[in-house]
Amino acid sequence: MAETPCSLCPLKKSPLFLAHSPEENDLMQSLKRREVTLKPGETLIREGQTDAPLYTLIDGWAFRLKTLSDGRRQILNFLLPGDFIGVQQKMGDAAAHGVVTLTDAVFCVFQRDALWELHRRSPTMGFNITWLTAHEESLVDDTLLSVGRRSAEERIATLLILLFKRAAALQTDAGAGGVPFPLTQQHVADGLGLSLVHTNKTLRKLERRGLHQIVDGRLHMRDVKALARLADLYGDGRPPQRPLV
Amino acid sequence: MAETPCSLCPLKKSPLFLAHSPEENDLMQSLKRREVTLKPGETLIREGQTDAPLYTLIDGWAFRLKTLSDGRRQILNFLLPGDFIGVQQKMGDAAAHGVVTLTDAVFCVFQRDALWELHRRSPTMGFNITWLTAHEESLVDDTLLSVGRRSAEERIATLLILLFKRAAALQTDAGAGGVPFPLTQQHVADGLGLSLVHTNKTLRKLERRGLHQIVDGRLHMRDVKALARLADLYGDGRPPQRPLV
DNA sequence: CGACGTGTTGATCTCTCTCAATTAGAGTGG
DNA sequence: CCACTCTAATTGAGAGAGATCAACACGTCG
Repeated sequence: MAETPCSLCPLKKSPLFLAHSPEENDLMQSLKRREVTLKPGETLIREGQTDAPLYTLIDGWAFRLKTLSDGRRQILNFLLPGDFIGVQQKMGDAAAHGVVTLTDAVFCVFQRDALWELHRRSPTMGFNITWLTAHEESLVDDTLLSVGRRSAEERIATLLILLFKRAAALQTDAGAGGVPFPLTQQHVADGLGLSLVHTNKTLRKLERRGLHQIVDGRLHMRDVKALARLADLYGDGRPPQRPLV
Repeated sequence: MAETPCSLCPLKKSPLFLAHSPEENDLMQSLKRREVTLKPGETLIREGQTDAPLYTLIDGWAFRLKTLSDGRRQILNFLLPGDFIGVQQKMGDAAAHGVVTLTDAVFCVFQRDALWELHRRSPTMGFNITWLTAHEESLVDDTLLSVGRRSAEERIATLLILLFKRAAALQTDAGAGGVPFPLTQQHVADGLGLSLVHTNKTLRKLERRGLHQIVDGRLHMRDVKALARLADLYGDGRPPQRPLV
């Protein structure tokens, strides 16, 4: 399988991708070791695995998860193209979470000390990584708020809106009707701390009410207003104004 | 109020503190703007606030939180001395979470572009910040697993163990009997996605069983084994070995 | 001394879980 | 082409963990 040079990285097609200087491309290229391609449901990183390298998700969807010893599991967040993987672990220690694919997926594998080299040789990219890491944390924050304090209906509405936004932002072919939605109901359940059955019932309820629709692995938003009302997201960063009592 | 120069930063007394070169001290010093001292329960950052600077928590405890418009709130994680605050927001955008103190607390305030300057002028410190950020995310990951998949008893056991470890690691005066525990039951509830009443009942149940004790704002672990069994934490990074059924 | 914050406990109520069964589609092999 | 198997989605029924409602105790404070 032919590997893509960083200068032709498919991520560049993404509207979210930041332009890089030729030097930055060379740097990335020099740290890149190879690519891995996985099929849906395959494990990229096993929980507790040591010495996992640094990855970038180039194409496809995946998720991070943690499990308890009796099998209960929680999906921490979903990974879309452009996301970094493995910034968490200091080299040498065990992965605190697993990473599993949702779709066919291609990962770019970097050498173990890439994180340090990146900082050392390009403060700009080092800074970007810090920011990306912080941003991923804020995704987990959102989910924690959902799981801790929102009802099942509200959680689902929130998940649909946030995933839709992320997926739509990556769309190159706009207007295709909805966005890809490769999650099974089990994934939704594991991502929201709900049981499979209750997830199904809630999803159907919202669908029957005409709020959304999931067909052929694509998510269509039918009534964003209503979903947003349920989710109680303040429109992109506007401060919550509420009577504090 | 006299401000402490970075070279005499009280954090240096902490066993967790990394030694810094004189140049790094100078760098921090040059980016530092001032200190803020807050009383318990005061707000350092309001949700939605714009232009919050970068802080370091020097002394005392605090927490990050998010709220819904009807007042439901979720504590995202607890902040102890040495933690960074505000890495999340790009300069100019709104804080996605608030920060409130639990005790008297002293924060070090840095200029707005400190994060970038730090990366630019010291890759080592830049690298450390990414790592700290990633580490904070892993704390949120732990909580998300708890809130999503653990029972009330298990959640509380997990919280007690993790907070005990963090607090103990900061202790300079060992053997003082327990560690400081400035949370009210309401904080525990908000941190674990439980109601106040149920938190109280569960806390009492564990206490009556002799697993722990909270007296005078200090937490004493009476039966760590039993708590760890409830929490189902694998001993510091050992991979979970289980029949996958 | 009354107001308030925190902790405690008992009595309901309900949202969500668990158990069970069924349907539909995709893939396999005979 | 048709049984057979698997996975994902669906629906109903009963059970339970945790929420909500209500009181009360205790200490601090203006």
